[in-house]
Amino acid sequence: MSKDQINLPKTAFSMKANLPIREPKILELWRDINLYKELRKSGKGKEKFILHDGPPYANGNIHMGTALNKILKDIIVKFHQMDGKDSVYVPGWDCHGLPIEWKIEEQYKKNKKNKNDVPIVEFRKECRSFAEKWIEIHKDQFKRLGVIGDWENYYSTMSYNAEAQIVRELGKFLKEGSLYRGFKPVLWSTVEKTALADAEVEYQDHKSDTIYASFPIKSSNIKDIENSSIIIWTTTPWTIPANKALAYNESLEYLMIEIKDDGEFKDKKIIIAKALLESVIKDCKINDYKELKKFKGIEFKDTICNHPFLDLGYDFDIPMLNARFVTTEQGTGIVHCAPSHGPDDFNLCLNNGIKAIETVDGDGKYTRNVSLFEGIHIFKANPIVIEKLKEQNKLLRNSELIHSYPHSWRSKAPLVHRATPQWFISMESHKLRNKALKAIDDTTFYPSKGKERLKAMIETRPDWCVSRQRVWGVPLPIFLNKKTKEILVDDELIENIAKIYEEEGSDCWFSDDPQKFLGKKYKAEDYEKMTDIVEVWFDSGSTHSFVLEKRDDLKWPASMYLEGSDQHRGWFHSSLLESCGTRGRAPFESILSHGFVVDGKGLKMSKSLGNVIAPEDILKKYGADILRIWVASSNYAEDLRIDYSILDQHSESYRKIRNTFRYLLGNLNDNFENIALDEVDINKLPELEQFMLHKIYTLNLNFEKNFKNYNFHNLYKELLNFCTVDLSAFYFDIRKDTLYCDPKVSEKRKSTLLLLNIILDSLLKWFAPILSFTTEEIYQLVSKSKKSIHLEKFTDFHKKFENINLYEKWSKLIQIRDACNLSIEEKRAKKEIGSSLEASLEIELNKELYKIFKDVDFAELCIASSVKIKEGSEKETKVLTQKATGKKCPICWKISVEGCKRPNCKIRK
RNA sequence: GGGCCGGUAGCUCAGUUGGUUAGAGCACACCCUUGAUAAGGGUGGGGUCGAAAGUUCGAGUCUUUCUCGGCCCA
Repeated sequence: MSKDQINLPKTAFSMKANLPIREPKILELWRDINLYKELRKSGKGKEKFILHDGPPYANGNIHMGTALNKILKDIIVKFHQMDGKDSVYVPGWDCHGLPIEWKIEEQYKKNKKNKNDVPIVEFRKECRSFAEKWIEIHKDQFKRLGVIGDWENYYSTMSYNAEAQIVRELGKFLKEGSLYRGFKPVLWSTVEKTALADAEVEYQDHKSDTIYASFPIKSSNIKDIENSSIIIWTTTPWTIPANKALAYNESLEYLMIEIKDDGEFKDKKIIIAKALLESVIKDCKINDYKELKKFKGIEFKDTICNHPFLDLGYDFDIPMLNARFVTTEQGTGIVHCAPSHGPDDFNLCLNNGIKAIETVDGDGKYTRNVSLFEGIHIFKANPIVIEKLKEQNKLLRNSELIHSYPHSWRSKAPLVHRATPQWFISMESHKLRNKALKAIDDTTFYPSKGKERLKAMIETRPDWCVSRQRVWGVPLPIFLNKKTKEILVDDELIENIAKIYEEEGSDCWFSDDPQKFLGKKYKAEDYEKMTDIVEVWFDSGSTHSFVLEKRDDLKWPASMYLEGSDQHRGWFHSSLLESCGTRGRAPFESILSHGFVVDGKGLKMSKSLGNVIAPEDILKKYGADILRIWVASSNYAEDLRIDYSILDQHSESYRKIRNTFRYLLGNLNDNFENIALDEVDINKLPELEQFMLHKIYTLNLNFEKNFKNYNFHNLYKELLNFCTVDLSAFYFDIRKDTLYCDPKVSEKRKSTLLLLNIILDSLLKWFAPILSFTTEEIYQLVSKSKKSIHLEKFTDFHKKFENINLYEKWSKLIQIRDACNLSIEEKRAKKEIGSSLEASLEIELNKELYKIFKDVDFAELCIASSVKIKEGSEKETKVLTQKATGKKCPICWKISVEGCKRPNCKIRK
């Protein structure tokens, strides 16, 4: 018996994928045919879908999180393109900022170079070329993942156009008046007269003066405490003159006690946290006291105190504010707050509408904002403060403490928190908060929980500090009038600066004559030029203005922003605020946020745990399509787990999919024919084919639904199940007989081939956004004219393929088939038969089923040699399996007594 | 430490408004096949739903506490 008498599958599509080798060749193909340009050509004039790329920071190799993000973006972009839109993806990079400055400084240190000896402009040039280098590296890494985008015309926050537009955006806030000059504490060295970054701070032991000071209560909802005093403890008595508030913790318990010891505090009532009573009475040497009242911190709400220096002119209210940072580790459980001299204090006060002011100048001397103390150096102020507290009977106790304290790494001098001039965008002055909250409501979130997360942040965030005392960034385009200290607000000035930046970039701000920017209208000698730069979140928050609005191929607002969930506080947040401030609405219609990549146990990846997997390793071992399957099959609403065993599982699924394609290609002998679906006469097809078309139709409905909701893990699962359950174990298995043994002219065989063509076409398109490389590999094998699978559109399945009655009938048939398999398996276990073709079945159906199914070819369905259907009365279905007797047809392998009657088989007997 | 989110078979995921013995695919085991062959088919064993308590006639599904993990903040 020669095998050439049957139609065995034949294909050039290999079973082994060899993705790490094959994929780079497909990348070359896409480059050669200029796929991105072709996509734009094919999408010309169509409705646009714009996924605006959140710019990764141009520094360091990509990690799994970046890979996940880019692949997810690419999958979505491709889906929309195949859905008939012009889906444009322009990748971008975030380039300014501290991390790159540090890298360059690090290089300086290695080469024993001093940053201060290098002109700013030269330093910035090095930062720029550092970022440029990483953009190129990232580009290659992203392309390797299969991401299609406008790699030639990417955007960056350091391009001259971007720098110019960032200036224009700031100009809008300036003009509106919501950008204001405020004060914010930073770590400051009074010796070097400069702010220090965290990395420049050293902690050493330091001897500090400590005080327990009292703040008399002015008014409270707790009437019993109105003639008592709050006690605070601090290691920086010099900040008392800058006090603006007191902080308590609403979850703590507090005590009012009466001191009975002789002295200034005799018979005075004081309030401290209950948990700190012992340490306070010990520290303050209180021997005799009486507990008068115990109450919860929450009752402090709306309590107002007086400043200890009330009688010296400090006649303003000191509100008590709830703060979580108040603990019972030390002190009294109530913390004195000087918003100009501590980050906690600053934030708490800002959130409660108390702004920090300049209380101490660069030399460390009190400014005129601090009465009684103006001109005094803060490091000499402690004894004076202590003296005055004593005078006012507000000092319970003073002492000294040696503790760890920040010092300058260079001068070794102790540092202080000092409120320095900073630039803020007000959340309230022009209703930015309200606009942003409204914009959130108008945005669709995937998953929906993102909405509440962003909303909660916007609701509680303080004013936006947009200035940084650094050099690698866009300079704040601000001139201050030397006399009036007023900000120079002038559209022409802003536009002039922007124009200059467009030509030569923003380096010139630091090197060129200020007159260049001021033009003819103003005199440079009248104005002070700011040297601060804009914080990088404003840069990236403005990308919509210099990318979406400026490019003809894009649109504003974007259809979607897609980033990791940490970007609710990052890019989603800053983009929302920037755009609401300048344009009154969000720059996006929807936000998709994904979780973080964690290891197989759900722990975050870290070097110390040794559970880090680099995208590069996966590409080398498995290939990008496996990684893309991992992305598509994971639920991005939660954290995404990955390890080698998970990837192994996915490569198994990949093999199943690949072999599904291989079966299709083999039986089509790599001759794919594009079927005109509207010309298919469904009624002429066998029921099995009709049933499969119904399946395809409903699968496609689900596909669309899942895709529109960005439910890729469900979508992928349904596709995989279709390959496994409906095709491999059912349709393909049954139709092997027809495909192999029927003559080529057979109508049934032709119908099967018709289906195979439709299935191949559908699967290729369904899988293309996910398995971008493999579908292309197949497409290149079978398509004659077209250039790339990614230029194809999804097939529109007509409703005529739907056939619910048939579906119900066949669902029942499959149940009967399952019963047959069960019966066959029994005989197989007893070693009576092997292959199902060795079985001869007798199916007993109840009256009702018999009526419907008496003419069904169950032998074909069950891949058995013969089936007899009988009408029974008891159970719905009863199956009896016997070993088939007779001769085995050498062609179709069916066993029968009378010999094979199929024409094909007879001919070749 | 605080806020938010999550913990369903070894893995990836379903589980609708609380209601019959908790599902799918993969993996695994056994068997069959050798005409999808480093493939294919069949059958089967695995979870009591992170833990505890509560509400209810009834909870994976509601409430509380705890625990583990993630993100953000401090």
